[in-house]
Amino acid sequence: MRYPDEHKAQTRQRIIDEAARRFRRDGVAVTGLQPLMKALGLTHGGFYAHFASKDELVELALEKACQQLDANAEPLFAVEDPLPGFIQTYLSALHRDNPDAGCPLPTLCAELGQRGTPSAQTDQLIEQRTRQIADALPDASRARARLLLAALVGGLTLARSTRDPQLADELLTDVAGELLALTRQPRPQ
Amino acid sequence: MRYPDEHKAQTRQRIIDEAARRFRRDGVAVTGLQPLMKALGLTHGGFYAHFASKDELVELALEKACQQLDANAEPLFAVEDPLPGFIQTYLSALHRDNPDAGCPLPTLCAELGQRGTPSAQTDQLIEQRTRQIADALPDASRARARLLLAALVGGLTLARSTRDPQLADELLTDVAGELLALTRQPRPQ
DNA sequence: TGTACATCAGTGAACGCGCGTTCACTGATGTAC
DNA sequence: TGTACATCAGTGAACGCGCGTTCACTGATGTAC
Repeated sequence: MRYPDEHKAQTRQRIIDEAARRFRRDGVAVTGLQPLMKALGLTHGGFYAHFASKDELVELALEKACQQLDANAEPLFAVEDPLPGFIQTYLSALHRDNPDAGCPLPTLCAELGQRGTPSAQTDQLIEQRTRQIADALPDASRARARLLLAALVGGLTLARSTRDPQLADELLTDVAGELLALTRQPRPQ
Repeated sequence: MRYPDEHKAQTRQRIIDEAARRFRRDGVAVTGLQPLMKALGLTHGGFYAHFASKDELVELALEKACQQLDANAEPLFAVEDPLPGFIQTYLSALHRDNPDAGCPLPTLCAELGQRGTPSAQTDQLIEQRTRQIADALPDASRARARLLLAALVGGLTLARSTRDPQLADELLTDVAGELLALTRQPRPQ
């Protein structure tokens, strides 16, 4: 069946988008290509007309997830004193409960680190996030920005992994509260 | 072949120990029972004479990993002002490069959170770690302890996931440095 | 003391399953005549 | 304008593989006689 000109490109994008969601929600290793294609109303055979391998899709999906974050981050960082809002959004119940639409670091860092060859996207994302946070800090300290990033990623990961809902909530509010207090307070030498 | 009385119990322990290492190094889903048993000089068929399922082994291996940490943590926390040492050990290159012998939180939290049924061990470990850290804080603040734990787990995870060795080192030293400064400084209200 | 037997930790072939990947094929549509 | 053909996104069966799990079997040793 012959399709309109952009049809194939659109299908490709649909696959990348769905993969970006599933990889973050379930993990890369656990996500099968067969169920993924089926969820889009396609058969798995067509996959290799779009991508050379699952690994290529991983790279593209990760890239896509990072771009979405940029798009969301831009308006956030346009506000004056944007850091409190960023911290509270990052450590919100909404973000915790929707990993498929959120930051790839808490969901995929550990798994990509365990694989033999981690993605170059991870490095970029860490650097980019660090810069964003540092820019929003009064003294633009990279070290302080890295502490914030580590606490955000770790806090969200811990909150997602617990089976006790109350503990999950407390983890988010405690870490967010401490980080907010930290940004209000001048950094010691 | 008939074996000495404790033989089976010893084999069981060997399986649990090896699993505790591999789960942390490679992840639970990626770790196969066949290679695991082979690495111990056994055949995979015998596995079910020791455990009801892979899931049971996961639970036992996680428990074992936590006990090892307790054993290591005890002397550490006996020192006066133990927190700096703990932070530096946790965020050391040694810990980063040996996930199989380290804290299960950075390696397994994300994966166990993604599975349908996370382990009860995770909750226990988070609580226990929080208490340990809080006890070492001047004001015994649980919120502050949770911030520290989140930053430790997040920092180690990020450092392990990057492919740039320099970035990995900087992440560890920056986060450790900031946390040490934080513990030296009185907590603001 | 010597022999027959019971025990049971470990063996290894086999099960169905889903994985990533390959490939000959389909069939609706745009194009050429 | 009507027909034959080329295109090519998507189809679906098949590949070898490793997974978790099952099970009839082995065979060295402790025990009973």
